[in-house]
Amino acid sequence: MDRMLTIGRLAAASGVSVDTIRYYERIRLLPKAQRTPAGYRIYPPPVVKRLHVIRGAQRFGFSLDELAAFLRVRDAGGTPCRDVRAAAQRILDAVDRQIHDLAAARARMRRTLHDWDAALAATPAGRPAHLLERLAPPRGAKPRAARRLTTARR
Amino acid sequence: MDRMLTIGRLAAASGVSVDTIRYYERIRLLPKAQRTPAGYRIYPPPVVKRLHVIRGAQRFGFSLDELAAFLRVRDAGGTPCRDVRAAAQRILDAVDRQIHDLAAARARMRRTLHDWDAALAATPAGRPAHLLERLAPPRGAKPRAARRLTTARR
DNA sequence: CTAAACCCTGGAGTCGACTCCAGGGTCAAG
DNA sequence: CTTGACCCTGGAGTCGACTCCAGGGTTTAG
Repeated sequence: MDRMLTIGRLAAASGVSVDTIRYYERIRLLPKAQRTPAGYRIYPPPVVKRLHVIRGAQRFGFSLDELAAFLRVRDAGGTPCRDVRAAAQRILDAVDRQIHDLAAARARMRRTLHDWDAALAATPAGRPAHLLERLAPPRGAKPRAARRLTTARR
Repeated sequence: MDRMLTIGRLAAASGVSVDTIRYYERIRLLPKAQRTPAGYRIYPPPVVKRLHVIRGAQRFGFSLDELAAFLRVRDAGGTPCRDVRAAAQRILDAVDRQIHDLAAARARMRRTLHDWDAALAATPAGRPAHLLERLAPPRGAKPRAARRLTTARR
């Protein structure tokens, strides 16, 4: 009658893994699920939407922590919209800074590669070109050119 | 006479913490240090240069793992220059992809904020605006707008 | 009835680059 | 000689978002 979903069906319907759903419950991003007499979690269909909201927010850049906070406020009847808006602005600002830093890093890297290619052309095969020594010294700010920002989904 | 450095002095001279230097030795990024009779590590001054090279390479985007591999080849008399150059190219390509992804994410975010502001303006205070539901659904690729790329040095 | 497919818990492991700790020994200044 | 600053080891903890496991119990299709 009431077509509640088992965790496996919820996972299939939402594209979020079973383990992840249980994890979300542990960190209180999802409220405690109802249980069957046997102890199985069961969910009303609207939870699929909630998971989509979570995925969308995560994609935007919200951490699960802040998201959990917002959703709990909402579950308690609050309207955290203004805080959500402010948090989003902070995320956008951070992204702007990152783009800026990355662009600067990229420019440095291209200069370095140019320099290296000249050094390699002038170095006979089998001779050390000491490329690593030609890197800019670590003075001033350290804008680490972090890799794997876009975390590969395997 | 031989003005070898204790680990503390090396740390001060290089700007790398004592713990980090020991860590670098553990992961074989630095060769095993000489020891005094009491078991203290002592380093010849050129190690300061090596640490600068490491920091520079890290700043460029090399992982400690690949760096350790290159430096060990070099310590063994090899000339990994070509591999270093290839690795650097991969890093540059990754940065290009990141910039591209971030720019796209930023554009989406700005559109979203616009949309939200309209929704907020149309929502009386204390009423839910359901901003999170207005996020783009998680269809297609997932270019996670990761924060804190430029890792804060605290 | 049986086997496969599902579900449960609590806890550990993963990635990278550190950082911090306890519980010791050693060295230099006064 | 004492005090404080230094050094040692091995191991655990940190961050975020999962993922995987063992060792159970339950449900469902045939």
